[in-house]
Amino acid sequence: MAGGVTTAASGTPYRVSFNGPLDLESTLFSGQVFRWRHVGHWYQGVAFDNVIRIRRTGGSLEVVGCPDAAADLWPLLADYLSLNADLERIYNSISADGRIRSAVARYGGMRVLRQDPWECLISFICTSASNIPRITRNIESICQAFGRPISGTGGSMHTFPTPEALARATEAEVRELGLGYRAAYLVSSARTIAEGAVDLMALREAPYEEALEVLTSLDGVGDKVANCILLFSLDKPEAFPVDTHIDQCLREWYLDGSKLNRVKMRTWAQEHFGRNAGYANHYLFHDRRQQTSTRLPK
DNA sequence: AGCCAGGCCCTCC
DNA sequence: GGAGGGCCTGGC
Repeated sequence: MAGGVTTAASGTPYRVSFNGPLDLESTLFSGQVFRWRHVGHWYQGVAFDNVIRIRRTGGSLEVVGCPDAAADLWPLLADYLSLNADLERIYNSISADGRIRSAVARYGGMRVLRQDPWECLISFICTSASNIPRITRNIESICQAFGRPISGTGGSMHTFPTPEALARATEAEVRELGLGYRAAYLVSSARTIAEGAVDLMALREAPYEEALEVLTSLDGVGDKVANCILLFSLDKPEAFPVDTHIDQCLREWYLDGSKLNRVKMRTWAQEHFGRNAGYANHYLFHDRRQQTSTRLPK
């Protein structure tokens, strides 16, 4: 379990000066990634085959890695966190919309991550008709079963599995982890990637429409999941995933209750919000979820 | 107890 | 071509 590891990532922190807008809490806990936890005063996650801890102190970020040196991990992490994205410019491009302006005011500094597309693909196949606690459990189970133990963690933490490792799994094995009907999709898509029939990294250079078409050819990947992968890992800021929350937002606030199907809602929103529609989407999504979870406490 | 959740896929209109 | 039901599982 994430919280029990005291030996991992506990060396001297690497400190780097950073004064830009960055809300780690919203960024790491807004449903775009599922492997980060609160551990003491740190955020701890698994990325780049390492356990990583990060926190903000004054005008700097502190990073600890395990097993690799934080100084070596830092460039990867800065890229992952999209620290070079110009948030002010992005906000300007979507803030003609009042709903977006108020969400940006609440969660300024929340960034859309630039994740590994393979991990993103598998993670979002898991999200279908599920919920965050279950998704988080499912992904940890997959890592434990098919990933590699990370040295220095006493075997408690595991890397995200490679495409080859997951391609070797059977549907039954994945089902036993509690993935339900998603198991077949996971194995099938892993095999497609492991065979090299689809090159996910290459989709970073491809136009949005083309990348969308390739992704939706994978088992278990429809328009919504594909748009998540495009937004969170493939450099497509115009991607706009329409899930039930966004569906409700749009109908309630923008479409006056009229019912379009989800793909039509997406294209409408991409037109409405423009080239950074994905950022608008993520702020709407996070705002909506925060509102409903605080209004209906468990 | 039954419905629905951060959907996808297939069938039938 | 589009709406509707089925699918694993868990939580309320």
